[in-house]
Parts: sequence; C-alpha cells; structure tokens
Amino acid sequence: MTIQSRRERERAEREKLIITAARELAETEGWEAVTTRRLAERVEYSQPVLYSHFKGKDAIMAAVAVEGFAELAGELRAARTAARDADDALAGVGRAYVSFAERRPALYDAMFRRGVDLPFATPQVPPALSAGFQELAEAVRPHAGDDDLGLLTETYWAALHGLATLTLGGRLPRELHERRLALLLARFTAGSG
Amino acid sequence: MTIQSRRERERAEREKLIITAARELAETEGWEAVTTRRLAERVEYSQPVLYSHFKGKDAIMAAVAVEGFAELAGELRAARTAARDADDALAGVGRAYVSFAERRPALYDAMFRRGVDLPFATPQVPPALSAGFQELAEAVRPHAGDDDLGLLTETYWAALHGLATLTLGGRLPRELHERRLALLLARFTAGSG
DNA sequence: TTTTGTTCCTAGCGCTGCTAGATTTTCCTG
DNA sequence: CAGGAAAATCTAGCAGCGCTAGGAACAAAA
Repeated sequence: MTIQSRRERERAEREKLIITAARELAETEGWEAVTTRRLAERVEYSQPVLYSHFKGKDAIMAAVAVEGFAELAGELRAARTAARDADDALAGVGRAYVSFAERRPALYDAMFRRGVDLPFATPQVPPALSAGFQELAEAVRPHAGDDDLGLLTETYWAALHGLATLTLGGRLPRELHERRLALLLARFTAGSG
Repeated sequence: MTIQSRRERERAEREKLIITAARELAETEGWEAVTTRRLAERVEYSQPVLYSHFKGKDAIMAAVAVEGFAELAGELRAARTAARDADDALAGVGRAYVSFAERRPALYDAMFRRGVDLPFATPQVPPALSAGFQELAEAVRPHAGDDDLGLLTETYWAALHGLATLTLGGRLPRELHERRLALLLARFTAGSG
C-alpha cells in the first residue's frame, strides 16, 4: 500500500508539474511555443513521459484550461459579491470576464478558443466551468425578467466572449472597450426594473 | 507588351487557382488539412511556386479571408434589403451573419478567428470587410438612438461573433441558437421607438 | 543556333507530435 | 546481500510540417 500510494502521489505531483510548466510557457511565449520537446525539457523528463500522463498535447491544453476555469470562476465571484446592486454586479462580472481574457490570453485561448474537446453543455462539464457560468447567471438573474435565465446568461456570455476575442485578435481597438461594454450593459440592464 | 501582359495574366490566374484550392480544401477538410504540400499537389505545381505568390501559408489564408469578406458582405446586404422594417433588418443581418459562420466555418475561421494579421480598425482595411461592417451599421442605425453608431455596431457584431464562435466550438448547443438570438435582438431593439 | 533570362523543380533543413524498443531503476524474493 | 521480475524511463526514429537554396528546364532574343 505505502509504496503504491507514494508512487501515485509522485505521479500526481509530476502531472501537476507538467500542467504548470505548460501554462507558464504558454503565458509567457504563447501556445505555439509550447512544444512537447520544450515542455519535456522544462520538467526535466523525456518526451514520452508526457504521454504517460496525457493522451497528447491537446489533453495537456485541456488540463491547463480546467485550471483557468477555476480561476475565472473565482474572479467572477469576487466581482459579483463586491457589487453594490444588480446593475453593478452585471457590469462587474462583465468587466472581470474581459479583464481575465486580456490578462491571461493564453489561458483564455485554451479555455474557449482552441478546439480542446472538453464537455461543455453536458452533464460531465468540469465543475469549475459550471461554477463560473453560475456566477454569470447570478449576475444576470435580476435582469432576466420573464426570459429564460440560462439562455440569457449564455447570450450575455457570448457577447462578452465576442468582445474579448475580437479585441484580443486586434479586430477591435482596445481603447474603446469600456465604452462598448457600457453600451452592452445598457441594453442588458434597461428592462430590469 | 503582349508577352509580358500574358505572363501577368497567367500569374494572376494561377494565384486565383491557389486561393480557390486552399479554400476548397479548408472547407471540406478544415484548415489543419491545408498543408503547402497538399495545396501544391492540388494546383499541380511544386511547393516553391506557392511562395512566389504568397509570403507564406498565413498570406494564403488571408487571401481566402478576403474572398470571404466579400461574400459575407453580400449576404448581409441581401438580408438587410429584404427586411420589411428596422427590427426585421437587425434580426435579418444577425441571422445571416451566424448562418454564414455555420455554413462556412473554415472561411469564417480565416476571416475572424485565425491570427491572420489583416488590417482591421485602420485605413487600409479591406474594402469588402468595411462593406460588411457598413451593412451591419445600417441595420443597427435605427436602433442606435443617441448612442455612437460605430461603437454600437461593433458591440452587436461582437455579440453575433460570440454566438457564432461558441456554437461552432461546441460550447453552446446549436438547437437553442434561434432563441438566444431572439433574446439578443429583444435587448437591441427595445429602446428604438 | 547559340545566348540570355526567367520559371520552375528537386532536394533538404530544422522543426513538429508521437511511439517502438531498449535500458535503466526499483522492488520483492531466496 | 544477490538474483530476477516488474516498473519506470530514455534513446532513437517515423512521418509530416513550413520554408528555401541551388540547379535544371524552358522560353525569348540575338
């Protein structure tokens, strides 16, 4: 038992090490710089070790993405609970969401842009992901009126995602982001009462 | 003169051939299947010929994207001019936009998702792209009120882009898209009068 | 027909994700 | 402590990628 559990623990530690190294490399140099060779070198193991932990590079990205979900959920929660009223909460989570994407573009990439096939709208969705969605939903709830809360939250999320990705991709000038967000919020808070 | 112009014409035809082949390959098998080798084989030339036309693979994608801009602009225009009233126009361009992304995912990828560094918010923006944006803007105008038309159009665009990309990426279930779009439209048409 | 200039291809570089097979290390047994 | 089974790990390599140098083949001019 003892020896087996020690091995499992060491394996888990090494797996965590790989994920952290991948994330750091991605955040400093972008995902295109994260190659299995460089990653192996960073964790001081040979390439095949990576494949004993993960099915492939995509699975490593997915693992990094799951870390990101947890952090995003935390930041959304902080923004929401710090808000004074319902309007402020919706604005807060919106700002926090886009801010997260801007501060951690590589992380955001792995979470929502890359084709990492994590389960999304299914029962096996990562808890951290659904936690983040719940934060959005709670912020949206007071403005939902008779509309379906889940659908409206998805719609708000999509709008934030669009603003974030178009800005990250250089399609929208960054300086005017705050004003665009204000326009969006005006449309989503108007009919709430 | 004659001989030189013939060569230029042939060069232009071959360039068009490359773009078309790249687009077809991308639309049928996705961009990851578009390799310079396969592309060269399709156009029945050797690889280096591609590089005498384009700086690299990214430049080929950018050329395909420009084609896409023109088509999207056309579809948006058709949707807008076919509308009965202002509300219908906004809904029409919205539906047309997302429909385009769903029908031509690879094309949409090249246009708005990949890192192809085409000029966007600058004077040298491709005419077809600004034409498409203008169509959106015309549809948004009646609903802008005192808000800045350009900024509001960007915001509406971002929302559509978010809906389209999250759906394409499997993050949002496709079946409910129409209802999400309806929610978005309700928020963007409400205060127009 | 030879020369000149352009066009185009062959071959190859350094990189990628990934894996088969050999080797080393770890552990249990006598 | 020594020998052997089992597990962990590495070396070496495959097929493919984007891209390019240098030479062969062609067309136009003399």
